[in-house]
Amino acid sequence: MNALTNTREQIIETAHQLMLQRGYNGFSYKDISKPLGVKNAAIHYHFPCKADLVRELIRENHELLKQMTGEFMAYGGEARPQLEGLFAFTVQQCGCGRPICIIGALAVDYEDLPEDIKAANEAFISDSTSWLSRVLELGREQGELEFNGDPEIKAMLIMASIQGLRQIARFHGTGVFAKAFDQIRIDLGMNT
Amino acid sequence: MNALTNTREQIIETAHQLMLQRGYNGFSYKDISKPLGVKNAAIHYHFPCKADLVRELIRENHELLKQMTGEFMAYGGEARPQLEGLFAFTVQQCGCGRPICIIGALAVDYEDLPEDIKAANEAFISDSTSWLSRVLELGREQGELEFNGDPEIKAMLIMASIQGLRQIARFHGTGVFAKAFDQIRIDLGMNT
DNA sequence: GTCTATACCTTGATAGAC
DNA sequence: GTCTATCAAGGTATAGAC
Repeated sequence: MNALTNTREQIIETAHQLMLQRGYNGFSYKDISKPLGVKNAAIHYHFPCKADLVRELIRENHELLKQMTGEFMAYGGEARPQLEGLFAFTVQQCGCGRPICIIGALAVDYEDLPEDIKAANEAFISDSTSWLSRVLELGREQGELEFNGDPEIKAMLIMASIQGLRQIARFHGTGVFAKAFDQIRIDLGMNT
Repeated sequence: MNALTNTREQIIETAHQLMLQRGYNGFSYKDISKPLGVKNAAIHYHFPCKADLVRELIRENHELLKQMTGEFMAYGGEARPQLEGLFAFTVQQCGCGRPICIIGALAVDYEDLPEDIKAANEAFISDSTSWLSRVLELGREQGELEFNGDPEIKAMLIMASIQGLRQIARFHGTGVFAKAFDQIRIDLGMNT
């Protein structure tokens, strides 16, 4: 990795952070360039317009998800460690300056988004829900988890609750995570 | 209600709509004044700065909640109709141009908010969660609902999931509500 | 209470030198 | 690849006439 690619990486990293802290409309090119010690125009060289930059963020976020969920087999096909991984991931993200999730961030700025970014986020939601759905289904089959209803819907509901939790945590503190995750464990019969 | 108060009401109504569609940073005074057929300065007369306006929105939203939850006794102390009311309220809000809830909208713009607005939103979260907590607790006592764990935490989790759902609905359509609410009913043993 | 006019700032984006 | 310089557009907010 040479100096050139390094700047590009740094731009993405900084923008990612800003995006999950302030939303699409809440940060500017200056917010990125200043901490990096470069000028406005340098960002435009790498990403001509803001949508190009955000497109890249979603792609990176999606990669992170694939990488995370791809480790499924490493747990020997068990469902519970996968769920614990999701909980840990959430806390870790909030702890490293990414308080809200990208779905929530983009939902607020929905009307300003180009169509392809909407589509990319839609795919991100579908993929993460599908993954959790498979975990839930397998867990129920294997007797690790207990719940009624369609795994797909249950998965969406859990994903939605975690997304909402991250936003509530901003106002009520990150202490809500431990309590809420305990409740999810109870709801899924994981405390037995 | 004379013409003067009417303009003020209209400003609040329009801003409320815009706020729940585009977030704190996503709308301007011009977005409010144009559809109302007045000028920029007219808004500033009623609300000197943007924070004053948003303060009023939260107050109004909070009133709406109190009014809604205050009808508890009208249902004869039954829990299930209260929950159905919450579901119906969510769908109704999304149907009348308020896709995201105010908690989610403000969570994204958190860093731009004055302290008193943060506090007001915090109180709004607490009040709505407390109300749902009482409904859940009573419902369990009366045998209407079935769930394990602390009603307060369970309430927060349900509130979080509805908040997240409204954001997911923006990308995946409002069809998610019916499915998700059915799942909540299943989780609470309301389908028996 | 609403208007016109305007001050002042930040934004995303571009052109051209180095 | 990064810089300086600059742009047009749009933002919040204020002053003063009506």
